[in-house]
Amino acid sequence: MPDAEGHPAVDEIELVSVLAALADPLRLEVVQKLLVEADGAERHCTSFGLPVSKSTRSHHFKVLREAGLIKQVDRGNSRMAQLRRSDIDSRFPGLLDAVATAPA
Amino acid sequence: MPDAEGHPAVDEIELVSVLAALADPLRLEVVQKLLVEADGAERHCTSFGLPVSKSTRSHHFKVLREAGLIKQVDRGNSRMAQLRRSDIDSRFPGLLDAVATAPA
DNA sequence: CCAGAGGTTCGATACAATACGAACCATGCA
DNA sequence: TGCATGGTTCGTATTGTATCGAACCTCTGG
Repeated sequence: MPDAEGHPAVDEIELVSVLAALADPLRLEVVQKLLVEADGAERHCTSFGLPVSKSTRSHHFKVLREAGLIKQVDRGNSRMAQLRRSDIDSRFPGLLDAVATAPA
Repeated sequence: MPDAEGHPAVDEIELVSVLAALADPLRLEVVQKLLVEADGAERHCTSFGLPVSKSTRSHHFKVLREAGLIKQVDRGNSRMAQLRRSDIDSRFPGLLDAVATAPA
């Protein structure tokens, strides 16, 4: 059962949902940018420079969150995105590595 | 440039297209079934038991083919599906392994 | 206290994806 | 030659997704 903010538990993360979340160019870009950061790094949702309105951006982060790819943490005014690296690694070993090393 | 049957060359295979092709439950099922076969194994398109009409089945195999995941070979009357294991492996190392070992 | 910044939600719209049946094109076999 | 089998293509209905703007909430900083 997902928590109050919509984050699924590790054993609830579905492969199809993860793949569907990654199957959008903007969301893939976000995940790939998070992959080159240090493990556990946080980034502002606005810092990715997505060329969409803020409601659309909110939608994409919701998809990533509900798929289990990212964790969103409230930091007072703003909200930080953090890749759930170890969670995905433990459930789908090698998947994020493959996404990280994929040709641009 | 894809060949006459719509198969992209190895360096034309796009990560987003592969992920989008895998993001459908039926297509993921097909790929996972091919992954447990011996490398280079062929299977009838009808042998997967997909619960859809033949026109829909044809559509899904077209998506897999155009994404570069499978190769379709004419065998006289019927058509065989073959996973492009080494092609995907060389372009996105570890991706198919992750899909193969993912929990059901 | 109030204005602005960051996010979410809602409703609407436009587009893409899935699905089907019917028509059609091959191949293989009687 | 005729016909069944396996696939593709086409048109279409249905559903889902991406997108936006407007309204609203919450926190921060004057």
